[in-house]
Amino acid sequence: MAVQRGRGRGGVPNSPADAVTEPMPAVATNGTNGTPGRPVAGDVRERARAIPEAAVARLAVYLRVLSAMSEQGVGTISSEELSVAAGVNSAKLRKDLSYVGSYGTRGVGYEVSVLIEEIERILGLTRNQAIAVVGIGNLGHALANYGGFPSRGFPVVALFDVDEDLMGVPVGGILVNHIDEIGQVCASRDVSIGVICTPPPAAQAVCDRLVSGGVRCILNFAPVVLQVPDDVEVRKVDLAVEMQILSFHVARRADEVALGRDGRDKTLNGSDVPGVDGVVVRR
Amino acid sequence: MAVQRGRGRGGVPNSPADAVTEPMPAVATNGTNGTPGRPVAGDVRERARAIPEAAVARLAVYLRVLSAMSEQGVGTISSEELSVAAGVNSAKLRKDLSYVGSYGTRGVGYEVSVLIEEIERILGLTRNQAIAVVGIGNLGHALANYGGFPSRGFPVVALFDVDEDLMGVPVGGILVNHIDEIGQVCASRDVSIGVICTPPPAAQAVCDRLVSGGVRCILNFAPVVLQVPDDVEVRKVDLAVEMQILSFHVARRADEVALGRDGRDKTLNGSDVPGVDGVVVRR
DNA sequence: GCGACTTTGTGCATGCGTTCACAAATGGAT
DNA sequence: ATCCATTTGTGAACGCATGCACAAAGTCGC
Repeated sequence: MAVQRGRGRGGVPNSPADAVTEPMPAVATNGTNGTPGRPVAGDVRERARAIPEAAVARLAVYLRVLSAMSEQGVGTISSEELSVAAGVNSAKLRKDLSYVGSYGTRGVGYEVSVLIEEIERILGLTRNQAIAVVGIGNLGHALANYGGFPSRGFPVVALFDVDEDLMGVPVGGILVNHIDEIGQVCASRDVSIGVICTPPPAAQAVCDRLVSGGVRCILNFAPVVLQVPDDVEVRKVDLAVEMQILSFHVARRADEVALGRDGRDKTLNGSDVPGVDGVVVRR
Repeated sequence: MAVQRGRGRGGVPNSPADAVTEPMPAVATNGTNGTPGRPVAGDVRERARAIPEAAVARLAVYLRVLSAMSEQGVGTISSEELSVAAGVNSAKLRKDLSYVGSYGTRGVGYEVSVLIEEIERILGLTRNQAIAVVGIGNLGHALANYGGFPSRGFPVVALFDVDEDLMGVPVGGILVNHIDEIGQVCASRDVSIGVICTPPPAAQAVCDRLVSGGVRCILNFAPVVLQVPDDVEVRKVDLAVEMQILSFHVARRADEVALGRDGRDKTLNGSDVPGVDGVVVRR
């Protein structure tokens, strides 16, 4: 399969799993997105998931805001200020921070530097997480050159593709290797996160190679539901899904207006021949 | 993926995904509000949010799977089969489909073509949603050329950037316009979804222009919390956040191993001097 | 040192989403 | 025509996340 840009249409679209939320995604959600794209997991082990996934995602946002604050010379910040900057409820923010620990001073607020340090510790950002990008098409190129990764502790250390013309070509400073070398290269370069940007048909195979190379965390941009061992974490970003969610809101809004601003009325099931479009609004 | 507002997927982040989360305002929560939550305070409308955001995200996934099935000539499918293909619980899948309506046949399953039609109707995919991409950098280029959009009813009809060298240059078949023209061009080309791929500092200004151009739905790739009117829907995809969430899992896993596979013990608050790293695992 | 003020941290209630479990509905076989 | 096997659709239980409201804790000024 040609792992390369373009991505033939008419292909076989597949399925991801929610983000959100979880997304996520973007996720699943989306969840939504975020999108904890992974089937149950129902073992006995009962992971006492210390920090809610949703909180973890927000912590990352707080961290960015805090970094910006820090650069501006802000030394202390209250939950109220930080929550506004991050676009969340202040109570939620405090609760999120409480998962990290009690590092605030009542009557004063939080010391920015301390908070940054602690959140980074929780998120495992104290040490660099090497990442590998597979599928050097449009998106892969963009990610390989994306400055946001290395500057935040995620150095791109490996690139892979099937296109022979790309072998040995430097992209964003890294030479492209063949996907057959994924396992070996990832293991030797200690890759902890793999990013899949291949066409859908190639995604699962690539995923398997990454896993065999010791990669336990995967960020998947291919619209496919990946099958992985229980100990591998997959997050999915599905652009088409994101667009469709927005599309849903456009449609919903249109209906609202059409129905006169208060779509109430249960047409549940009774209707066929929707004529134009009658999105059933449940009550 | 991190999604903000809309979704779910993750409150601020996303989850996408993920983690699907609740819609949150970018509106500053000031103390004077007696408005509970944020759902539409002022008016009476009280939108009985027909379909949970998380379900919407999954419907998009089902749609993709169904399309694939259809192309393979599958005419009928049971909730069990579909749920496996989509990577979700079958009960959840049935409930999701029930939001759309009752189009299944007990003892048999669902007719693929009917399901596709109905889901497309709900998601507002019966008519094309024109999209505009702002910020033609690496990511913008990738999106402009991304085949997954037009083929799914999301034609890219406008591109914008500030770089003079890009003006009039065709990218993916569309000529690039200057961001000052956003309002006018979006209005005339009837853009319903705007995609922001600009550097963080430019995001808010671009967002404002899109809104003034009549765009009510925005997909934001810039790591910034956008401020928008209540009637504008924003979804956020934050790659750095996605990476950090994965990083968190890497770290958690490492701790687990270090603690002997079942980190239980609430050191909540009592600890300082974490020595190395002691992610508190709550119970 | 004391009192007033500010802000954190969290118990609790609420609401949403997930999952279970089963009655209802349908096709096919006898 | 009736029974059996199958699968949908959904009421209800459960669990997690959100948001509120307040006591605890600490600062500042006098």
